[in-house]
Amino acid sequence: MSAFRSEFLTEFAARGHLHQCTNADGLDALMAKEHVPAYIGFDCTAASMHIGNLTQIMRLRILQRGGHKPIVVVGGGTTKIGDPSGKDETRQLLTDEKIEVHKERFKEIFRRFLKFGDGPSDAIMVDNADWLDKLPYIPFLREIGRHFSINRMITMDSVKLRLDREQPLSFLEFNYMILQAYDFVELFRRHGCRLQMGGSDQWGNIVSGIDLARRTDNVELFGLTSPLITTSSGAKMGKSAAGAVWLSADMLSPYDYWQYWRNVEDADVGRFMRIFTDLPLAEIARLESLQGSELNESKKILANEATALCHGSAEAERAAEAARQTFEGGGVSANLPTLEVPKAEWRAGLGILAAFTRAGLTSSNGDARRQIAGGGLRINDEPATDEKLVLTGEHLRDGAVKLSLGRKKHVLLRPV
RNA sequence: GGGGGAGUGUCCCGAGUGGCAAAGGGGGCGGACUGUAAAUCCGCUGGCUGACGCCUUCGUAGGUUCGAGUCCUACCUCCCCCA
Repeated sequence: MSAFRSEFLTEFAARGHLHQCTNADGLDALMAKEHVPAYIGFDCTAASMHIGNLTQIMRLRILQRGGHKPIVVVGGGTTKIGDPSGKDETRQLLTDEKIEVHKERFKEIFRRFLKFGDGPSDAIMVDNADWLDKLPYIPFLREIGRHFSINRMITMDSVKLRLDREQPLSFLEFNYMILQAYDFVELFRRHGCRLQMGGSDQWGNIVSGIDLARRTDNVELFGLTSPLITTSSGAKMGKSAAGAVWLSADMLSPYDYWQYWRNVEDADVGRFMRIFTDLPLAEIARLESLQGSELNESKKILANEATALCHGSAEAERAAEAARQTFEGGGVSANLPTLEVPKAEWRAGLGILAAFTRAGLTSSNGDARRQIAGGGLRINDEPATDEKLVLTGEHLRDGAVKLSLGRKKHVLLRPV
């Protein structure tokens, strides 16, 4: 299992993406001899993708580097159903309008990470709404539904989990597996897609597609899953102070994105570099072997690389510079996230409670009060002690006030 | 269709049966210690207020009561058993 012949599987495994494969030897042989179209599906459940989805995108990048064709499937159709895999509860149903908006935002993100076009290893993007939305019910049941055994379906983890926990599973959700299976077959027919990848929670759905294809089209398709990425301390990845680690700059600034990577645990540096950057494996091995505080340099490289991939090298550079000035220079960087307040409002007198809350550092005036009591707020690096303080011109440094929550979170408040 | 059970601080789990802004966890945030790490210890974790205090919260809507998460009625959602 360890020695693969195909460039793709070799790198895929070396970077820690390999969890299960339906037929590793068969897939390896196939990928060593031809360009294989392969897909990953993404449901449009949120207004942006986060680094959990990024793991999937990185897998498509490896695929593309290996000379194969990535097929990005946006789930315009399946999002209307809601995948029960790995979830305790039914997700709230999204409106069609929202799904459309999310879809467009997803497309924009994919274009940053993958090269699209008509070439043999250029990525393509398709929407499963194109074939799912207009499926006629009875013919679909007769052609596809008859291949699915309820007996088998209720043993699948995605279904079993719900049943075992006595959580509701609607018929709508129950159908998700069937539709995803059908997607795979449809992608094979339309684009010659032979491989579906996904997280380990997708195993059942993927295998269902492979079974279906064997029955309907008498063809062997392949499935490849990846481990769920967690931090060393066991937490699911992707949570930051502000919530999920989003890939869209309007939901998480490049500065904060950079900071997320800069702050990973020591034990995660190498593993994350392999997954979330394109750095050569030998280089990563060297960087993760650094001891003690020297590892901080590796974390900066991780942050630079990951941010450059997502937001471009210019933004990564700005974020790195802002961090350097803020944490190492003891100064104020103009590149910190900035909140502009109208001059009129500024002159009317802005209390610090309101200022911190406006800046998003505290959630309410009460929260700001509690943080002051706990010594967590600073103004221009001076601890804030008086909650009645009103900001004035004398607080301005180069036209802005630096507000800080804790050691790490800073916002510049700038009257304009 | 019949019977039984459940919905609690909108991050999660979960105690609570007439006096509750509501126990306890987890998570999160802050402080100390560090290396913007981990581990550990401490504090905070409904809104407004300088403060006394006021307001809003226990599935929804009514009712009983000086007073209801707690009792009553109807409704909604879900689970289990029977059909």
